[in-house]
Amino acid sequence: MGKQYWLMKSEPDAYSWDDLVRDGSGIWDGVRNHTAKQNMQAMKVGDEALFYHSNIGKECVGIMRIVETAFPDPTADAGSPWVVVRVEPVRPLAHPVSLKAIKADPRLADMELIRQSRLSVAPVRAAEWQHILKRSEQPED
DNA sequence: GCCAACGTTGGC
DNA sequence: GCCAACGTTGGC
Repeated sequence: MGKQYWLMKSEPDAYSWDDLVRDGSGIWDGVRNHTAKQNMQAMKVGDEALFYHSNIGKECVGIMRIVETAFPDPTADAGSPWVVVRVEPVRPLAHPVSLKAIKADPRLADMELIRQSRLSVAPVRAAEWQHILKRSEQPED
């Protein structure tokens, strides 16, 4: 299987894109949902993910690369099933792509982000990925 | 095994 | 601040 694409949410007041850029790399910890966990376990080195700011901003702001596959979440109790992956920033989007714009775009409205709004780690189809990147080339409205 | 109650996420 | 969606817990 070739490269796969993902979307990962973080509340920017807890951990933002700028925090990840500052750190150079980070582990995606704190995920406590089984579907999200399974998605992280399916990630391969080289897969790419959108960094989405939930709650504040509600927009995709950057592209990350998976640099280490799933391993136990050090913030979880020993023996728990929770995992993390390690990510690195690739580049910021020239212009953020907002949830509003995604919902309004028929080519994006079927994204997992929309279909299952509470899922914090979700797959993104290749066509959706390409379309979001294209949209990020120019500002909204 | 069902389901009501409760907690959390996240958009509005 | 509210609420919809969804997950978890615990009584039965």
